[in-house]
Amino acid sequence: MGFAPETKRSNYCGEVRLSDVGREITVAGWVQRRRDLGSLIFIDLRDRTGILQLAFGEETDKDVFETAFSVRGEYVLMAKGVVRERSSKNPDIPTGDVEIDVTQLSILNKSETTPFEITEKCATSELTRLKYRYLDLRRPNLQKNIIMRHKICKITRDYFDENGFIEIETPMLIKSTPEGARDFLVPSRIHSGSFYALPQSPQLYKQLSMVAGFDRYMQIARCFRDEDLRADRQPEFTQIDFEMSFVGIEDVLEIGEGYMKRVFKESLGTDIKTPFKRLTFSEAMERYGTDKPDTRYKMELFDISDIAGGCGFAVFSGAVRGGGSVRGITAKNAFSKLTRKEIDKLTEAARGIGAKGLAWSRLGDDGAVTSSFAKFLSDEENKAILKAAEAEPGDVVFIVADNKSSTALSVLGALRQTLAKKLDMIQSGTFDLLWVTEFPFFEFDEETKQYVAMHHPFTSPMDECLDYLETEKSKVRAKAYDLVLNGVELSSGSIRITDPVLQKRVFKLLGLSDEEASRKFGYLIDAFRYGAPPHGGMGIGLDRLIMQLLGCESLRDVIAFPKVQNASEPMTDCPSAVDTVQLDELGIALKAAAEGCGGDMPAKD
RNA sequence: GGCCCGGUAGUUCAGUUGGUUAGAACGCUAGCCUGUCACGCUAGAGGUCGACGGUUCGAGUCCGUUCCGGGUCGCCA
Repeated sequence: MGFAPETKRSNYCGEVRLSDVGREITVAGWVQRRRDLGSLIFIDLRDRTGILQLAFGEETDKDVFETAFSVRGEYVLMAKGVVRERSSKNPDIPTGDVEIDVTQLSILNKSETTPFEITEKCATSELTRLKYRYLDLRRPNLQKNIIMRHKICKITRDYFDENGFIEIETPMLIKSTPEGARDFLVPSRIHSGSFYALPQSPQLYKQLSMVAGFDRYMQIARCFRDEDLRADRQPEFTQIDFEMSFVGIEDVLEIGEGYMKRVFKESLGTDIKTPFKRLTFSEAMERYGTDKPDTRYKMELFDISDIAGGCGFAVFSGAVRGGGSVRGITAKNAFSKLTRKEIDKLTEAARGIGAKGLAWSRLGDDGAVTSSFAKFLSDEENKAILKAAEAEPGDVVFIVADNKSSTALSVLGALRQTLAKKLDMIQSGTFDLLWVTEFPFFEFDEETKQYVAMHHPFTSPMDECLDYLETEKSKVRAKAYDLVLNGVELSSGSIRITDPVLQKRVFKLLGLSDEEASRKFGYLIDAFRYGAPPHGGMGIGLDRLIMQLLGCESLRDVIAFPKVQNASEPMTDCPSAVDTVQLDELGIALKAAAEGCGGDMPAKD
């Protein structure tokens, strides 16, 4: 009754159709469900393509029937039989017209009862699912996501190949250069006391590939950053990384747009319009309060500094006098949804991200105004503010004043997103792509009171800014651009510096001494001395792209084996302590050893 | 490191003002059932209420500490 070991599967479960009726087929898969009706048994057999019903009845061989009787959920089966049309069909599944009348059945492996049911909608906590990720991945929706990921990688390679790009693998073990994000370090045994780092991006290697003359490089590159996680941030992630020689910004954006167009078309069948919208960084900040605005909905910020500057309300006028500004946002038709209690919550949230407060005005449908600030202002001033806010009955207006315009803007930017969600303003299933350009070159770091590179130190300043690199740092803009999709930063890129003199000058401005610069990046400056072609490129976050394409809430849904928020992996329980033998070999001694304190370590888990 | 939310059968959850033996659904086990497809019916098993400490005659419930998970701010050149 069992199958000979060399028996081959003839069909995937999910692909059997009415046209196969009468054929003898062999399928293999997992038991989704067994329905025992006494002298009739049905088994739903699942593989990655779908589900096929196996039928067992009175005419079935007695041993086969008994095997079917003993089968349980998630058993691994191989079944052979003749495809027949069902007497009662199931319109809900693609194979619902057919079933196989099983003549041969093998239990290839048994399964214990799984910790959760393997079903499309799964309400089980993510921790449990991740602990048994191999079971979680059996669920059709995760299978779909991972298969989509595969398809997008295929589309990516096809697109870049057709456009003359060459895929080059850059090293995983590289020199640590801890500007920016923290590196994951890898100790070297051969060079005891020395460390490699895992790449945060293939940045310098791809630039060196340009110097090497490859002209167009691409890589689906794994990157690592030892920073705290978010729903859209994992410590290891994948970038579609590319770089081109003899190009300017427009050329890079064109390739990027072509790529996005292709991906949307081939993965979802969606046509997206090119060229994409563009905003400069400062426009984006002024109008949306963020450098990655979600432009699927309007609700732009407004500026009432001119009205508020001279008013009698010290909170407003003080902010303007202090060099900042007074900005606002209007939530249309939000009167009934934004109660005082809701507004208090929003105020708390605004304080949490740096606002000193949140001023508001609620306009009732009858035009009656309740406001947290109106009493401090003259009628004219109040009217002027509502006019600037374009507020009408039923709206709610929010205002933030701060000595720093950037704070007022970013608080309102965050509020804008919160309001859009709360007021259900975002149309799902739409894709809004936009370039944000002309990023500032420098960013002032409040902690160290120093200017640091906003993008990275290899980004070229805009040509017209070269004259005041040293003198007016806050005004220097970079040849840097981001691609934003529905309010998510999808990718980031720039035209690079290729002049060794300018590169040294920039290092100096960023506080790197010549000696330091040459110790860390000497090989790059050296390379530039031997004929570096002008070049630029970008890196597109593959995980985030897939997440957006599939409408997933978390990156974990598009990564086969992701990490949880504390950067560990529940299934393998890594990271974990290692043997002292291993440490000795690496010449590493642990500080304040938890080991050796007498075997009363709390059991993990 | 800060803030917010959560932790009760295998799973998802309910559990009133602190009060007798902690419930439901699904899953699981067994039996019955000839067309099911979330099969149906009957019966059954299954709990360190995250952990520790405190208040109390009495704690799943109140308090403190802590662990774990999620989100977020800082951080992410």
